[in-house]
Order: sequence, then C-alpha cells, then structure tokens
Amino acid sequence: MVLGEVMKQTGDLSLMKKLNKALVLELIRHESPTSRARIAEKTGLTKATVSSLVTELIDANLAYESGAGESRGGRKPVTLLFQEKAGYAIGIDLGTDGMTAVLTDLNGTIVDERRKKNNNRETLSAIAVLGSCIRELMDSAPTSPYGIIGIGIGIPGFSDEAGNVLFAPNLGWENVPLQSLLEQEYNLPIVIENEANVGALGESRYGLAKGTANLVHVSIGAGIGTGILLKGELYRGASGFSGEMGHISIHPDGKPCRCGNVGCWELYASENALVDAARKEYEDPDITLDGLLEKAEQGEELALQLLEEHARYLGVGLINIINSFNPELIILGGRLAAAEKWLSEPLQHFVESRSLPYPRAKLDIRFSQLGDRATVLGAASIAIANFFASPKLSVE
Amino acid sequence: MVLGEVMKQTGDLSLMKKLNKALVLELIRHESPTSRARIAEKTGLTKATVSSLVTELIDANLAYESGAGESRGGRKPVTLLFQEKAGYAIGIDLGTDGMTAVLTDLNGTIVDERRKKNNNRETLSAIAVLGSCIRELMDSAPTSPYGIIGIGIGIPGFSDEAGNVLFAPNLGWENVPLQSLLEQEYNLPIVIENEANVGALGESRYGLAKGTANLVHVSIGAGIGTGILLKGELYRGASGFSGEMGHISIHPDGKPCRCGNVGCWELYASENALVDAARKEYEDPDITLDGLLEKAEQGEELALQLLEEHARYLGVGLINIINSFNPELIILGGRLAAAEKWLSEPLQHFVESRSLPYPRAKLDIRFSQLGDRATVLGAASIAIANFFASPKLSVE
DNA sequence: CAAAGTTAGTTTACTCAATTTACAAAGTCA
DNA sequence: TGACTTTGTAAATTGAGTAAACTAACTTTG
Repeated sequence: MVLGEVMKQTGDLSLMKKLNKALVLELIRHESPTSRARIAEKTGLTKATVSSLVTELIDANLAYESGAGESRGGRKPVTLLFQEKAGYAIGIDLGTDGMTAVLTDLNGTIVDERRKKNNNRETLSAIAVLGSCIRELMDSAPTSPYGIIGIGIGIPGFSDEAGNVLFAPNLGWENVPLQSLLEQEYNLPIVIENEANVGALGESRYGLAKGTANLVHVSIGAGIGTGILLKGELYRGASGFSGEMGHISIHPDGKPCRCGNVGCWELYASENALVDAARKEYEDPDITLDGLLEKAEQGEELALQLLEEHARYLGVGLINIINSFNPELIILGGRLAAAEKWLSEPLQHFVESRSLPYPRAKLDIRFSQLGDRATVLGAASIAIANFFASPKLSVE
Repeated sequence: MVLGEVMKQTGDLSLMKKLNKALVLELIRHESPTSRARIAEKTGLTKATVSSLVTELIDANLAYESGAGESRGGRKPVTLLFQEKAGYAIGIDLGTDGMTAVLTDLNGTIVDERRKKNNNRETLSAIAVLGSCIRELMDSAPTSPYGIIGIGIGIPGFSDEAGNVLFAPNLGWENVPLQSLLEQEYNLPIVIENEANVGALGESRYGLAKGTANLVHVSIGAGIGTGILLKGELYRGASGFSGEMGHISIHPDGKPCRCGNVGCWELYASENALVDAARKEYEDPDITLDGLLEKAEQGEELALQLLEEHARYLGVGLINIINSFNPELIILGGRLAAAEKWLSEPLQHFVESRSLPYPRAKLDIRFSQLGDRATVLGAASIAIANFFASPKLSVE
C-alpha cells in the first residue's frame, strides 16, 4: 500500500451524520440499557441531535424503547435497547476433517449450530457440505427485518482481499475462489479470513479479551497460528500474510521445516511436537494429547515432566512475541488450551524470568475459555461488523 | 488501552472543515505545484469549497500563489505552492557520546546543523549541551510567521507518552523527565521518541521508503533496535515498548543477554557481535568496523568470510520479522549499513532460501541511504506532523 | 482573426445536519 | 405543595458544502 494512493474521505454532511449515527448505535449496542439523555452526555452531542438519530435507528429496526428507567432526580428516562433480533449472521469454522457452523443474532449470541464431519481436503466435497450447513442455518433462522446479513468463514490458511483461498497447506487447497463461489450461490456478503485471525476477533469480542485493543491470539494445534489485533483491528500485513509467528525460528541450526526455514517455533511447541515427544518417551506410537493429559491427571511423573518441558518451549516463542509486539494480552487457544492446568504456572514463571521488565509490566497471558467457539464467533462477528459498516445503514 | 475508554470524535461542522482543510493542505504540500481546479478534481470537493479553503490557507501563511501554470486547453490555472518557510522545526539525535541537531523548514529540508561531542551518560551535562544546540538553532532560524514550531528528539531508549525517558540502557538514564524539563525552558512542543522509531519515520518520509505504509526499520549499531511503521503510523505497542526485536531469541540455549533472555538476535547480528568476532579471528583486540571493512575492500578472505557469516545471522532475524509482520519493506540502517556492499547479496540469498514464498512476494530489503540523517529528519518530522495536527491550525 | 469551445476560479442561492434556545412533561425532595 | 431536576421535543439559527450560473482567460478552428 502506498500512502495517498486512494483519496481520503472528504468531509460532508452525510459523513458527519454517518459518524454520529454509528456512535449512537454503538452506545445502544454496547452500553445497554441506556437512554437518549445518557447518550447525549457520553457523546457530547446535543439532546436534540440524539433524539433525531435515535428515531431513525428505531425506524430502521435497530433499536427499540422499553418502558421507563430509574430516575436520577427528575423525569424518568425512556430505556433504549438494541434490537439484536433484527438480523442474523452465520459463522463457520472450516477445519481439516469437519466444520462447525453457527447462526448468531446481531449480538453474536448463538441461536443454532451445526457440526459436520467431512474430509475437507476434497475441495468439491467440502464446498458441498459448506453449502448444506449454510442452507440449513438459513432455513432455521427466524424471520427478521434484515434476514441473514452475511457469512464469515475461518480457514486454516491464507486468503486475499477478494476472498480467494490462496494457500491452505493442511487442506491442500490452492487458489480456490471460495468467496465468489458462495456469493454467486447465496447472494450474501461472504468474508474469508485466517482462523487464527478470526479467533483473535472472537476472543476480543466475546471472550476474556473483551474490550482489549492490542492482543495476540496464539492458536496451538497441529501447527501454531497467530492472530494479531492492533488498536482493535486485525493486522493483516502488507499482503495478508502476517502472523506466521509459528514460523519464527528459535534455533538457527534446528530441524528443517516444510516452510523452508529451520528451527521453527511450531516444530517445538505445537500440539504435534508435544505428542511426538510423548510417543517417543512412552515408546507408544498411539498416545494422544488426551491420553497424555489423563496420565498427567493421575500424577504420572513422566507426563508432568513432558508438559513442563513443553511450557518452556512455548515460553521461548511467547517472549519473542512480547518483545516484538508488546501486546496487552496473549491468549493461548487451540486444542492445547486444554492443558492449561499444567502449562500455566511454569509458563508464567519462565516468561517472567526471561523477558524485559518493561514490556511485561502491562502484559497478561491467559488461556482461551471460548475454546473452539472463538473461531465461529469471530467469523460471525466479521459479518456483523461489515453489516454495521455497510453504507446501506449509514446513508439510508 | 481499552476500546471505548475515550469517546470517539463526534461529527460536527468544525470536524468536517478540519478534515477538508487538512486534505487540501496535504495536496498542496505533497503534490506541488498544483492549482485549485486540480485539487477539486482530486478530492471530489467542489471548486467553491476548495477556493474558500485555499484562501484561508493563504491567509494562514501556509500556501501562496505563484503566477500562472500550463494551460490544459483553457484558462491558465493559478499555481499554488506550499509555504515551507512559514516555520521551522528542530530535530535531534541524542547518541551516547554526542548529538546531532538540525533545523529544518516545514518540508523537512535541512537549513542548519550542529554536531557536538559529549559524554551523554552524564545526564546534566547532556541536557546542558542539548540546550545549547537548541538555543543556537533557534537563534539561527530565519524570522517566519510561526517561528520554531517544535522539537523532536530521538533517544536510544524508551519513553512514555509524557516524554519521560523511562530507561535508556546505553545512556544509563532512568526516569528523566526530559520533555517537561525542556518544555519549561523553551515553551515549545517537545516530543521524545525511540531512535529506531524515529529512524523509521525519517526513512518513510525522506528516504528510500517514501510513501511506504508498512515498513520495519532495523537499526544496527552497538545493539539492534527496530522501528515499526504500520499503515503509515508508528506502532508503539501497549506500553510503548514495541519493537524490541533485537531481543528476539534465535537460540533457546544461547548466550545470556543483559535483558534476561538468552540467545538474543543482537548478540549475534549487531555491529558489536561482528567486531567481536573479527577481533577473535584476527587475534587483534583493537580492530574496528571500519578496519574490517577496509580489509574486505582489499579482498582479504577472512574479512569477506566474516561478513558473509554475519549476513547469515542477520538473515535469521529478518526472516522472523518477515514472518511476524509481513512488511512491504525492511530498511537496514545504523552504522552497519556501511557494509551493504558485502552483506546485501548473501543476505538476500539467505532470506529467499529460508522464508515462506507468500510473505516474501511483495517484500523489499534495502539498506538505508539517509544514514545517520534518518534519525534527525525523523525527529523533526514528528514535530512538523504535530504542528499540522494541532488544533491551532485547524480550528482557527 | 473572430467565433466557438474549454478550463479556472468566483458568486449566489440552497441544502442539510448540528447547535442554541425555549419549553413541555414527568419526576424528586423538603 | 412548590421549587428544583431531569428527560425529551420543537423552532429558529448557524455554518460548511453543493449546485448552478457566471466571469475571466486561454486555445482551437474555420
């Protein structure tokens, strides 16, 4: 991107109104219940202006009045609430051997859900199942003024701005024009985004990161994916490939990685790395993560030792993230989040002993509590955010 | 930072005008020479609006008319130029054993310069010399409508939003309220910022990165500092300590670093690391970077080998940066930029062989051409940017 | 070389969204 | 009960941009 390539928005009256209306709607959405007077106070707009904007929002089915609130010493305010049932969004988590799809209202509350097993390495079959999920959820959605407002899809790979899946190694997909295929079929706004990015959004909007503007979401599964939220927005990098921090090298003479680099973090700190180590130590090629955690639960020394060792590898990479991004919050998600119990303490300890004191001061490291819901919720939230940003609403 | 903590700007007429006026001024500053008609075309504003805004800018001494331009088939346009002599900024590079200070016009063109040697580890002495630089440049500045509009200072350390130097290891400073000290003395807007950050700004505004919105500036000297520019803005992280990528660990069992971590990149890839290696190999404790480069110039095998080896260590860290940030451009600056001739090719080669193909596609790796000017120019540019962003100008 | 066509910039009337001011409605509190 | 507060609406005002017409100045063309 070159600065000045696109002319900045010029200011005119419609922009002004759009800004203020969005501001009022935001307060109704996020500081509910509220009232006209309170909105005027918080925004600095006059009561008259707020009144007129609220009227329009009510006419647009995005807000409604609900009786009288508590008096603050004078006339009781009229309670204003967000009309979260004015439309519905679909969020999908496309994995390698299955997918989860949810229908949410405009608050991101899950209304319906579908989970389907499928070998998604077969592109055509995956798209067919994707379609059936979408169709089913569309049919199950209650009737509403705006209907289905959009679909967000999280994928284990890279996509461009047009929603083409450029490269998804674990799916074996390359150059699949997923967005345009689905848009043609369903005539709805579709967004395709990397799953770790989508997870970061999910955590920041519905998880323990609620309201945090600068966070890194580390999703630990077969590999390690990272989603970066800066100033409340996804950071996508110059060409949409940011956040491959799983491929930060932590060992200049380490194992070769399929990415071309050597000593990549995910070779040491992913779920796969842990399970491989366990298989070796236990001399049992069939051991799984769950199996290992069970052994740890029973207090087996070797299992506990493996987990502690793993925390150290995780920490090495986290320190790199801390020193690079100085985030407020790091969220550890993915399947390995299930091992929080054994990883958390040694990890915190390791990070404290190794990182610079200043960047660490305001830092929090937490394990995801949304679990695999982070992805679907984040995906739906992109669709919702796009709906509210769309000119349809703002310009009338 | 928590989202929604501060109320967003509400839209009113003055905001509208501020936006449009800034837009017009930007075109006059950066697409000079231009004309009212051309600005109207580019911005989408009407000719009438542009005319009125231009009049105000001329009244404010920020633009002036200069005869007639080339006709495009009708009446000749009136040429509009930016009044870069309407005010002057001071930019300072505070090093460990000296400082450089420049006086620039509002275009960032250097008008006067001072270089002073001093042991800046002595805080009081440093501040005194800083003061004499400022005083001399203020006195040498031509009289102008706005006078000295501000001072930007690049420091080898961390500062907070209030301009307190929190920690500057190479200076040995801790908690020095530099900004308030200087503001009291000179009654001018002062900005304190990390030198690598400032260098990134300098490169992006006046160097080979002109117009690039996403870049990482790697400043290689005694240590390695990094400045990150995202979407045209400095990225400072949650608490102002972003970009300590010199302390990304590239070796989990490497040498211990004074930062508390082990195997930090700067232990292997800084100028100091190179010189140390050279001293060891040549068994000569007095060899310097310049000495080594001289040997390389004469084709000495050992020197060439040391540089090639060094390029490899540099590359390891650059790949981490590429995979984390996916920048459009990486600029290598600092003293080691003098070794471009020997580092460039092996470095490019190494990076190509080790990085993911997609993030690399749009990437450019270049050596700074501004040299040590990047810091002073970047520092001055912050003062200039703040001047144009200040409400004084916009609201009238 | 004069008439026709183009481009640059200004003037005037108009629009729209927010503000200011006034006020009615509906409470609380002593 | 009366004074004071708070909530919300209504009417007049303000200010910035738009649209359209106009003047000015230059180029092109028959």
